[in-house]
Amino acid sequence: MTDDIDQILISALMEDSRRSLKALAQISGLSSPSVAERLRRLEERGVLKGYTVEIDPKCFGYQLQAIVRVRPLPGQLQEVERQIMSIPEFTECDKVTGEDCFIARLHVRSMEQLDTLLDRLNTLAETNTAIVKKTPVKRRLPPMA
Amino acid sequence: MTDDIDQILISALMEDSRRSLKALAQISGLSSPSVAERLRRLEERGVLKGYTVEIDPKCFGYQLQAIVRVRPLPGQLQEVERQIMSIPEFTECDKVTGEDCFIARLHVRSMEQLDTLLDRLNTLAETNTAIVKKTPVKRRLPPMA
DNA sequence: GCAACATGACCGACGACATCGACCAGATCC
DNA sequence: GGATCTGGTCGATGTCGTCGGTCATGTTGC
Repeated sequence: MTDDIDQILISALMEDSRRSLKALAQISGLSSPSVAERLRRLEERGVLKGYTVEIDPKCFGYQLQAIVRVRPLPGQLQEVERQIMSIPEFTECDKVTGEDCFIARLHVRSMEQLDTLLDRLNTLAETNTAIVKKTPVKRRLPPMA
Repeated sequence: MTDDIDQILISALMEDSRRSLKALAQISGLSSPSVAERLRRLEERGVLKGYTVEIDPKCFGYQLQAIVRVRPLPGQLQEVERQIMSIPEFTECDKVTGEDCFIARLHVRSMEQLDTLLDRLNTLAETNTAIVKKTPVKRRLPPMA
């Protein structure tokens, strides 16, 4: 289904998604029409879900990053989810098993802003916040083999 | 420093980082050499850190996704960090303030694999695992304005 | 107040690239 | 064993990126 060449292409695009078809052709040992066709099929099958950029949030003043565990008060689960989705500083949120219903990532410019945003949630949920000090593993892919 | 046009370019590339310079030129109302120059400067300044792809881990058999909080046993902090970095199924890891030293994301193909991987850590740390049921907020950018 | 410079844009020409159609080789299936 | 499907190459054509030259604008210093 996805063979070695597809994985080479995916890895190459992970490193730099703006590589030309020609460059990808050289890396994979195929011709560029073949590469184009393979990418088309990877997209079609939903393996390749999109091409995007990595941005440094610090450049927009987001000095702080926090991971917030959120435990909604009884009956507030839906509303908490809506709130999190509607606050754009929440840049990631998973609904998980266990006592904490949500685990979310929050980017803020200051402690004051962190406080303000969490206050909005604290009427609906208990929260537990951990400030990110360092990121030992940056987003990467699990092994494809 | 980063003006409206830069933000238009960044947003356009967030949606699809393979857009041609010409397409970006049309979107932003500039000429393509100008766009090329702006991208060059955004990269140079570290705002634009890279161009990458979104892959669906399910397509490689990763049916389960977990968020693991890790509290190293006394004296094992360094070793725990090394372990996490060296296990490729950990696709993200932050070192944070608070009792849990690390919060990591883990992609696995099965419960057995989850168990195996966590056992490796449990000689060095206490862990607390939450299975991801849903992702209400997919990775996005905080407001740039 | 103005000359000199820096910045950031445009245009046009040229070379590189993507795309399309035609064709081919190997596996699969009656 | 021939029809068909799949996934590849090649070469022509048109589109795109890049580079040098130019210009407008805003800033600095005398």
